[in-house]
Amino acid sequence: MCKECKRPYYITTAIAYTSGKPHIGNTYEIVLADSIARYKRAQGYDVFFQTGTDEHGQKIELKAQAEGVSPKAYVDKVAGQVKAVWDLMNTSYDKFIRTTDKDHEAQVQKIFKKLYDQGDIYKGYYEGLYCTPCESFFTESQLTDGKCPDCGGPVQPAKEEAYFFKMSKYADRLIKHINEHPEFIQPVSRKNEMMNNFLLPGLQDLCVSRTSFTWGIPVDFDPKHVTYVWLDALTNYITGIGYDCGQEGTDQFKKLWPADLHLIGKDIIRFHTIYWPIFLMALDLPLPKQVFGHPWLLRGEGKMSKSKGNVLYADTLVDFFGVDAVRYFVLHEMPFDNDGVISWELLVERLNSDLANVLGNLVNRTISMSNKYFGGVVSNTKVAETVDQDLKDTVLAAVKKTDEKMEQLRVADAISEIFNIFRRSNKYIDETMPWALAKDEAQQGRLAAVLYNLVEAITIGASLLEPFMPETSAKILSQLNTDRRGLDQMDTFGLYPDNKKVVEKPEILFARMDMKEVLEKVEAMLGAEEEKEENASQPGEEVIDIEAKEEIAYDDFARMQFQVGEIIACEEVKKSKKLLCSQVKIGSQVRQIVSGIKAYYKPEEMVGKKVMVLVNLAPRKIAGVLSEGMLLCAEDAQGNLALMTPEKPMPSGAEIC
RNA sequence: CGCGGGGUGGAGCAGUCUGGAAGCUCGUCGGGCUCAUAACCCGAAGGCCGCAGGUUCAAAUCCUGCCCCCGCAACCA
Repeated sequence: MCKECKRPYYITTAIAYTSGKPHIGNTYEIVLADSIARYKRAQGYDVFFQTGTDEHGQKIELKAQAEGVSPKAYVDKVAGQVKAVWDLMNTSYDKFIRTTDKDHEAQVQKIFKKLYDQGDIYKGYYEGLYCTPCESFFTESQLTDGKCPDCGGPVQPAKEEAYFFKMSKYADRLIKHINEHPEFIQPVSRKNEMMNNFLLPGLQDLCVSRTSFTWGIPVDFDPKHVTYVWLDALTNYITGIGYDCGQEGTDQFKKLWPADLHLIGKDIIRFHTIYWPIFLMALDLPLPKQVFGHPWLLRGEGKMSKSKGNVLYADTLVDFFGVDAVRYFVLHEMPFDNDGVISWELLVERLNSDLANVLGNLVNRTISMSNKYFGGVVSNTKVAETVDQDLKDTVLAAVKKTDEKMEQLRVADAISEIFNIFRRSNKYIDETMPWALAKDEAQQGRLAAVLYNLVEAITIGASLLEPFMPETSAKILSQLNTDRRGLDQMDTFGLYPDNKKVVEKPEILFARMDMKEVLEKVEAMLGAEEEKEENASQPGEEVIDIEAKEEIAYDDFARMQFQVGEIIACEEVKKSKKLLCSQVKIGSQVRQIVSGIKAYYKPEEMVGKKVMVLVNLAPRKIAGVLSEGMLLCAEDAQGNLALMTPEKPMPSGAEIC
């Protein structure tokens, strides 16, 4: 094991986008990274663990605007929230980088300049055929019959100034690298996806600047452009450890780069296994050794709240279950390459069965017996019986298997291996029946040995558990009055010191929870939140202010033709979540109109309604269905819609003016 | 035909790459034990491994077609 001692190990998470408070899914990633970092430290690596926040972009500019604060003030707030959650989860990161850090910004500008100077970035035009209604650019090849592939309408050539990175230049080198390093992309199934979908068909040049917003790192030699997200965000992995573009960089950088592991969500694998390596090649830096795209933690079928989206936040869960239980849950429930499920029910189940029953109760009964039979003194009398061997074998095998699983980054499986120690120990108690031994004077030596074996097994198990549940590990070890066992001493069973005294009164590690009570509390909590939101948004008579549009002339208004229409038939648009397709009688003609109101009106209740229709709007295909007009609705702050109908009965076709 | 993921006993999952007696945790039922947090241990019931074809001596696993669920995107004129 010590061949690799003191070797550096640099691990990163993706930096969290500061558009809002991170939910439990985002939190999973940092906990996963933390468990790996802690395990590597236990193995003797000199670990550097970096995380942080990605703080630029149009979305943030808009969010800040909506809250009436500056982008900087906005990201300061959210970055604080992110950090607070990471700290709450007891994660042992060494560096928290923010893309608004001055030195990061300076480096990004230098990198941009260097790549530009050496010809990898060039100024061009985002050129293409522009479809005005769809607000999108298309290339020749994307068009269908020379028309917009989305709406089938005409497109015009248009251009917008932008900087591009020449991806294709490095593609062959990257393909070679990926083929020669099968461990580079994890899980392997992702490798083929990247190869077949992006690399082999040929890479498009990547647009790396924007002029449409300003909240970003300016391109210093052309300040109306800001650096677009990926060149800004991905480079955090090197700027955070002291990269200095054009220079040697700090000692820390020289020591840590290339990174050993980038831990990211499976949604951004493409950026980390294609664009990022190519940027690095362009900067003449070695590539990271491994990129692991972990799966997602999804909410189970949402039975807990009918009405609204039930996003779970780490701090809410911690309030209910405690930090280590939440860590245990997300780590355990997340398989290697499939998405995991999270729900209150599953959380309670895991807490009760694994943490309270198997682990907590084991520690509790072992310490109780030690006190009851020997005043807490644990002595190694070495009175062995054949049953002991299986316990020892299981424990030592678990140590090895845990190591193997961690080597493959199969954290959930590693935890299961550790829990096998605790399960086996419970069984051992039943096999040896200490309470029976206690009744026989002649068996005192044997009884002591049984308890010693238990304490030793728990010591190893608890030590092994530290990377995953640090607090619990420490609590158990302190109750056993011993230090954490080093990984390098786990090939031997029986190192717990002779005649040590365990704590007198065992502390309950995890209290069992009643499923019904928890669910009731959750209901109450959700109910309270909803009420709060309703109160906040509806103080008595609600009013809404919307952004003012520019003043128009009467002529502009007069160009629009509104009429009363009667809905004579209505059906859902297949393959669409939001659309209803109505046949609307306007005067003597019937028009087909598609509207995004499925969530608010059922097709059958639409029929017969007299509604306000904008009739001279150009027809357009929506979701493949032709729409010849627009039904007008009022919209409240929550996006609820209400159709406009005449206040007194009016005939179909009546003009609205 | 937008992209992606999935359908394995009541629940959550492994197994699928590299075919070879269907496994884990929880729940249920029965039994045991009493040191312990009504915990622990043993045993049992319960599955045409989404459907239909095909390849094979042999298919949850490979091939073809289909159905259903979920996430993202799109669409809310």
